[in-house]
Amino acid sequence: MTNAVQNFQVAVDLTVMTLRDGDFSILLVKRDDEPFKDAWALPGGFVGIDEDLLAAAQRVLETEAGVGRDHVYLEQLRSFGRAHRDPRGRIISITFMALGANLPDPTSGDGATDARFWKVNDLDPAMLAFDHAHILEVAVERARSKLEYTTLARSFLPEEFTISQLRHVYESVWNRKLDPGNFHRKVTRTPGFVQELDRYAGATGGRPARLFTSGTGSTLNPPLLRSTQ
Amino acid sequence: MTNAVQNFQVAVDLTVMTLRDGDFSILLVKRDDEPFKDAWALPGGFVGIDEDLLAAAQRVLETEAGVGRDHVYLEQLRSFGRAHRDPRGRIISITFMALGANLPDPTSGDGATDARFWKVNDLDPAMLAFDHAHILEVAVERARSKLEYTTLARSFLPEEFTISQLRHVYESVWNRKLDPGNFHRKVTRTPGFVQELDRYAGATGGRPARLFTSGTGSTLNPPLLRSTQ
DNA sequence: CCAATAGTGTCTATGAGACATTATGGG
DNA sequence: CCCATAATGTCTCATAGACACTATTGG
Repeated sequence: MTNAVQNFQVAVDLTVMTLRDGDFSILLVKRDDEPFKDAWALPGGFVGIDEDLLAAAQRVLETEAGVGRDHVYLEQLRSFGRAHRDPRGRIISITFMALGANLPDPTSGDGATDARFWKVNDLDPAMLAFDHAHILEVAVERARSKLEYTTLARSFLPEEFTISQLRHVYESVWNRKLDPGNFHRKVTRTPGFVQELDRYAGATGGRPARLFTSGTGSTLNPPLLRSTQ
Repeated sequence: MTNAVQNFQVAVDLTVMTLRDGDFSILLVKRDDEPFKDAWALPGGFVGIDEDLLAAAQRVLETEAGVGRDHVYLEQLRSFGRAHRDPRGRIISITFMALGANLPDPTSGDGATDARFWKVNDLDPAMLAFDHAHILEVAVERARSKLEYTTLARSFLPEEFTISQLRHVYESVWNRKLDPGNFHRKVTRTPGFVQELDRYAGATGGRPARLFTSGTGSTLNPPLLRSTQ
């Protein structure tokens, strides 16, 4: 293979995930240019020639998604680079997963007439531009998997939260119900997951729930598995 | 961000892993050009403008590593794209992990005077060019982690193997000893992992070991965890 | 009081790990 | 016979899950 200039373009595409009204949701922007005009797409943008990949992802997060980089978890996924995935030319997409608590619908930024969160369960893959349905599938599976082995679920919640809220994160992302009692014991006894506070959440029609904050650990040992059923 | 031509170059870099003399090893090639002349690097090459990323990885696997694509597991890892990771210009590295059984030392291919497998435990990260030490670290952790939740360990072995050989894969990659009896029971009772044959391996100074072949499953349920100790 | 949610206790089944025991080959 | 390795058995402990029970608020 030659070392000649290849004229690749490099883009970052983001799967920005949050819980909206308690439902696992992802941010999509409506394209107002060809190709795929009026289809929905992941927010993305081209990488500057002197810009680190992570910096490009953070920039897109702020400008396209209207999300500040604080309190948002950002992690690189795979790259997608089929030769003809984009009719405009050879564009490599480096994808990232962003997770945040209660992210707002962005005020429609540049390059998109509309932008809003979609519930993952309501999404029709056919409405997505390019190979973004495939990217979305990879991202959702990564998120679901990481809840098993890491403390990542906390990224979906504010600084202080109740065990019920944490359980709702798992239930929404995994799309299954969990036993409240067993979940409470599991979470509070896994070292480094959550840290007990001396405050309580406002009443919700039952016994007030104690507030917790993040523990210091980043991995769950032992893990909290989906599949054991 | 502008849509102008960016003059990125896109490369694939491979972490080719195998067991050599029973030790977890990785293929490195000695560079005979600047930059990093005479340093060791991951085998890699530039992606053709009309070439899929996976096809580029397979091509590098054959030409640089001398490994046919049959019976080699190939999976994409992350991309590495710090702005100044390569002094020659803006080069994005899309990395892949390749696993195979008893891979041979390649006859030194194009662009490298020397190429050989190094035992992972013997490697000094400082001897690696570019950010390849970082890539290696990510790849090794991915391999170690995937042994926990998938049947990937079989990729390190030939078509037919004994349970002891499979255990040696885990012991080498994880760099720890496992109890032979417990491992045997765990592996043979996990559905889809291995399939019993009616043949036996040659004598090794003890009771002959039954031969097994791959089962049909790709994930381990329940997993075989490192950390439980 | 009841309803609702938070949190704990109890029982069972399962699996990991330590370790003993049996099986089967070669000096 | 002894030794080495293969394969199975046994025991203990930890955990998941089902489910009952207690705790604490509001109506």
